[in-house]
Amino acid sequence: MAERIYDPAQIEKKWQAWWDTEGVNNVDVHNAKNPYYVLMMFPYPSAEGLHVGNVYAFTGADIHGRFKRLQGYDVFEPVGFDAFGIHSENFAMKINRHPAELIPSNVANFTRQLKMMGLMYDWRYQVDTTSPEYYKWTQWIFLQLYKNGYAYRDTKEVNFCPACGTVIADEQVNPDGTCERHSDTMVERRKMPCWFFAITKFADRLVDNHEWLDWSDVTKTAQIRWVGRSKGAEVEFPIAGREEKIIVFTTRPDTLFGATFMVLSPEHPLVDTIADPSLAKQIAAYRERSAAMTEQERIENKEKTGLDIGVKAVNPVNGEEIPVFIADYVMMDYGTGAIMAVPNGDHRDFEFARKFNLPVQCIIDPAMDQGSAEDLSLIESVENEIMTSLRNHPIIGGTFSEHSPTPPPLVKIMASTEGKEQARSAIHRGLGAWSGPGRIINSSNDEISLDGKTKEESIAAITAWLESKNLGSEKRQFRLRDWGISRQRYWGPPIPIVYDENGDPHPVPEDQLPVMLPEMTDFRPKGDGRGPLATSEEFVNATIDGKTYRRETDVMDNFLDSAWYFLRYPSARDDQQAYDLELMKKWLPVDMYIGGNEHAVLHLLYTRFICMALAESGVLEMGESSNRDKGEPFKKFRAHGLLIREGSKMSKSKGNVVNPDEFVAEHGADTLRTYLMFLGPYTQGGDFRDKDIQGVRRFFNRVHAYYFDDKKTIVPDEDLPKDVRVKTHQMIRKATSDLESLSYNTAIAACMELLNTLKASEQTSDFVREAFCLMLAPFAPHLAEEIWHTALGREGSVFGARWPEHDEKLTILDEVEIPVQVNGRVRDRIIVARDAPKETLESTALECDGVKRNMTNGAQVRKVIVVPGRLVNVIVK
RNA sequence: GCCGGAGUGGCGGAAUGGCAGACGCGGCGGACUCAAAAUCCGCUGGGGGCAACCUCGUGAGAGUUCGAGUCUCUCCUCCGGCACCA
Repeated sequence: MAERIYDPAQIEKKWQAWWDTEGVNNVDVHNAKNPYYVLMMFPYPSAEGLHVGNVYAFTGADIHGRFKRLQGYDVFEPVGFDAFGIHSENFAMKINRHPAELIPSNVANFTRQLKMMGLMYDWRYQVDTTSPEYYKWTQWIFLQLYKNGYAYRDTKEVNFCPACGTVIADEQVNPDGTCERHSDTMVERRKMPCWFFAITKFADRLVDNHEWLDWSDVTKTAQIRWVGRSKGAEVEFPIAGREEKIIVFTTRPDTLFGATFMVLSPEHPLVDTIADPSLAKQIAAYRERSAAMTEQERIENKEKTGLDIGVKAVNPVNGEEIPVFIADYVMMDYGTGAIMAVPNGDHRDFEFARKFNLPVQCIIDPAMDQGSAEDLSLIESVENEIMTSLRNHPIIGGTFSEHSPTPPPLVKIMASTEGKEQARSAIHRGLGAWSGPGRIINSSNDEISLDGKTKEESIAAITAWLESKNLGSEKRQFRLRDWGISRQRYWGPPIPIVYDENGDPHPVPEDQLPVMLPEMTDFRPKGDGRGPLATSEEFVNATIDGKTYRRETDVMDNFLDSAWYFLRYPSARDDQQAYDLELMKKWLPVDMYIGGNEHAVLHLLYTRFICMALAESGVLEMGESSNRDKGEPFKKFRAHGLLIREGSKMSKSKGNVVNPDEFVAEHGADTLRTYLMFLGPYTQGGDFRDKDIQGVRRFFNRVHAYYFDDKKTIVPDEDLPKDVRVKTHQMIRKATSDLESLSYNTAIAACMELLNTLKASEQTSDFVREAFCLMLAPFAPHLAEEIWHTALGREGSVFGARWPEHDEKLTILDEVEIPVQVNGRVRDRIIVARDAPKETLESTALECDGVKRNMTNGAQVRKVIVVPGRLVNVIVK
């Protein structure tokens, strides 16, 4: 009979339509009693359509949302489209179309596919970042930041691609310094005026809050490292015979007495002022040479280079005059662009000192036992000498093992007491460097002595002394730089700023937003460093309150669009404000955010910053659960894994992407959803193997047959065979905790296991039939809805029902099988009462065949280890 | 180089320190069928044995433990991120 065969196409169409007309997915954002906000990173609607990677991400979030809904929460699960940005613009240029013209059909296609997947979206709150109704408020957010001092204009170095003819973002530069779109073109650095957001003002909070945020560890560490906070001191070095001072940042002020020279970054502005004028030519040549090198080349070329610029600086702690160099191993964009070089305490300074024959002043007695090989560097001849003397050492001389190749000499040296002692002596003689723990020596002047103090004690002491002498101060340094948001491009929200005749910026009044992106047929970058908007006189000339201005012609970074979209969702149709504060207090912070870890340091960091800045500005307030930091938008974040197919990451260039349409057409959305979740742990990703989807399809065929074909006797739950009841409650317990921790693969396995048990029994019960349907519902919402109505005869959606609860008492059988080990090896199994006492377990075990068999030759029982309900281990001798 | 994550059958993957390989794919055998597909049932880590059973086995090597895939140390390999960050 046709209706007895699982027909996903028919079922899914039917229930999607029903959900729509009944408004099953709708949430009353104003009156929800038990709000729970599930957010997933919204997609960029590409022309290719939904990628199965998107489906993977969204399904995982949707399952969480559906599960929470079944647990009684009012789940808000919105969706939107992130269609501004260089991606869309480049694609439009490639096919010679206008981006605005492409978006609607792409969005329509995405919408069709998202609906096809049966995601629990409330489509009434959909947003599109390219609509003026949305970007009006993106501009409003810019203005709030501007008014409160978090947005400023500055002229800094930016990336310029000659082939693109435009400035590009940091993230569009390949690691080797070429352009993302032109892998044969090197990106240039140019100085241009740009708008920046002061994200560095929040650097401490961005790091510190990770102590309590419930986020994936990988994401946390990526952010913490990106912000890159280090604590140390700024120290001033006077220049002999001049007014200027060189300011350095160091994490090791305790080694100040060992500073024997200084190094400035080649681009350091002080160089032109203080360098010996007769060296101008050499300096220019050195700069040119290092500027021509890419980051990659600099790192690969380990050999240190540099140039003495013919002045002396004065070490403030001992008055010694030390030479000043420029060298490309010092970066202009970190710290102050200048360092004090302590060759005894830093391997880079050590290498430089060896190359240029500079003195190495010993200032540390290394604690070799507390350090590791990474802390040590030695000149090669000393290294060889030590290795030679250790050749016959039992550890060093012998092979480590046939599986581990020879470790590098420093590791070997650090592996023996003799080696460490010799290395220590070499460091004392200035033939090596040590950056590990130890005690400071040779470090005193008339006023202060660090001798004998540890690194930590010395840092505190010297910093206090420098402060008292006005020579320096404690300082935290960050790797993080302010966020440059100007794009000399077309496809983004215009920056709402105008300039008067003096070139001074003024904000566009809020009531005149949005600054509309003009329709332009030619929106290609011109390559003159100005944005395409600059060519539209109509756009550029603005009159505000009777005065004429010239508009800013750059647009904003696409990452700003996505830094606040979740604030907009609950107020998506509100044309009076960016977001309703009452709704913010109700729904934020987001309860669960799910997305790809590739956004750990971009989107997720920018977003946290935007919320903090808005909260500081007094225009954003979140609910009570944000008490610890009123600017933190995401209580919980989980990064999903990546899909692998045919041995590599799914990507267009590899040609191994999967179009969900085909799989849905063949097996249905429920099967694809469940299969994707069954591949492996959700947070780790999985291997998409086309054939394996059959397994889930068969499972659903069996589920369908269980409800619609199998004529089982329905009995009161108490009358079910005990093993069926126990399995049911065990699997409810397992599925519940697995869903909570996003371990979807094992939750699905639990459902399969349960079905195998249920099918084997002639009897079933209403409780079992209902519980199993509910357990499937987050994964296979259409099938569950079909079973709920048609097989179980219920009215109203299955998603209005409650998740089943297990009874702990019913998760254990009356009798359990327990392994019996002899000397740790399983030799037999005994069946005992569930709550049998230790004594019974022990005596039963000692009687069993497996134990007797293994106790021949007069062996004696020495000890019996009994773990009730688990095992018995008999130790014999 | 540094920081994460991972290494388990033919494959994807399971295992609060307590029976390694749940669940699924694939494979083998069988039922149904004229036949195939679908479906259903059984078996399926290696080696030995007619069998009961024995033995080896979670990247390598050591250690802790009555007991280690799991904890500790020393390595190896793969993946991801950062990288002369002072």
